[in-house]
Amino acid sequence: LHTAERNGRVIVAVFVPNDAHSLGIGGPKDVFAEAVRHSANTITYDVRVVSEHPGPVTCGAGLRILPDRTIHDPDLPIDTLLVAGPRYPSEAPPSPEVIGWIRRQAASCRRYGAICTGAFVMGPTGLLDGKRVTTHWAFGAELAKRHPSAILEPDRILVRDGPLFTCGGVTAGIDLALSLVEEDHGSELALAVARFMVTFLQRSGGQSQFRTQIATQIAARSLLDPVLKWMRDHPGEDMAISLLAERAGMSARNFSRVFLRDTGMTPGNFVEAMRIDTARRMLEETNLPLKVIASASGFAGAEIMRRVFRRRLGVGPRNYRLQFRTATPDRPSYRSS
DNA sequence: CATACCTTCCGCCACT
DNA sequence: GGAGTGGCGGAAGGTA
Repeated sequence: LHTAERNGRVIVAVFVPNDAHSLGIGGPKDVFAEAVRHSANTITYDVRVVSEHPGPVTCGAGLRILPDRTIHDPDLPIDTLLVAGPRYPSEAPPSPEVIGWIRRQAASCRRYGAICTGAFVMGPTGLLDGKRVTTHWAFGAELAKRHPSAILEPDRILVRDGPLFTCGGVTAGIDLALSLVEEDHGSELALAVARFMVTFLQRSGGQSQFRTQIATQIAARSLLDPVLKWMRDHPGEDMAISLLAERAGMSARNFSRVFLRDTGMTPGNFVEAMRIDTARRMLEETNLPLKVIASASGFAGAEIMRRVFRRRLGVGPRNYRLQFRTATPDRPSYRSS
C-alpha cells in the first residue's frame, strides 16, 4: 500500500513550529509547486504542512497558517521531511511528541532537512550529531554550544551530509528545496525554477555578504573604522594582518584582538568574506573573465578563488555566475548542460 | 599527491 | 587590582 502511494506521488512534509518564519514554509512550497508547473505536470510533489497541535499556527511575523495535518494523525509515507525554523531558537526543547515524531519520520524517509533555525528544533532529536551542518549566521555559536558533536560549517548557505540537509538564512529554504529538485530531476529543471524565483524574489547571494555589512556597522564607532573603510575601498590589495595592523597603528596581536571584539569576526574570516562578496558581485554584474575578477577581489589567482568559493559557498565561480548572473551574456547562447 | 613552508588564531604572560 | 597592549609559541590549516 505504501509503495503504491510512494510511486504515485512524492510526499514532502514540512513541520511547522510555533513562531515560525513563514518564508521558510512558503519558499520551499513555492519551489516545489513551480517545479511541477515547469515540468508540465510530468512530476509530482505533494507538500503537506504538519504541526504539533490542530488549528492554525501563528508565524513570527503574525501570518497564520492552517496546517494540513498534525503529528498525531496516522503516518504518511513521507519521502522528504523538512523542519521549518522558528524566528528565534527557543530555550526550551520541542515536546517529546515532536522529537519522537521527527525521529520516526527521519528513520523511514529518504532524506530530511532543517531550514535555517529549524536546526534548533531538529537538534534535540540527535539527528545532527556527528553530521556537518549549518544554520543562520547569528545563531551558529549557539547551535555549536547546544550540540557540540555536530560539525558546524558557518557561512555555508547549504550543507548536505548523507540524508541530512541544513541551510543558513530563511531564504535559504528556497536553495534547499531547489537542490532537492535538482537531485530528483536534474539541474535544468532546478535552474528554470531558480531563474523564475530569482527574478520574482530579487534574491541575491548568501550569508557572508550580510555578515561583513553587519560587522562593519557594528564596528562603526571603533578605532577600526578607517581601516575597514580602506579595506572596502581597496578589495584587491594585500590584507595580511601585519599590514592592516600597521595601518591601524597597532601591533598585530592587538589588532586581531580588537578586530574580533569590534566586528565579531576574525580578520582572516572577514577578509575572505569580503573578497567573496566582491567577486560575487562582479560575477553577477559583469562578464569579466574569472582571472580578472579573482585579481580584482584580492585572490592570489583564479584557482584560489575557486577553492574558497567551493569551501564557503559550496559552488564554484563559474556555476555561481551561471545561476545568478544579471548581466547579459556576451554570447547569446552558452552550453546549458 | 606528498612534502615543506607560511599565515592565522589564540592562550598565556609581562608590562604600562 | 583592572584594563589595555604587545610579544611568544603551539596548533591548525592553507599554499607552493
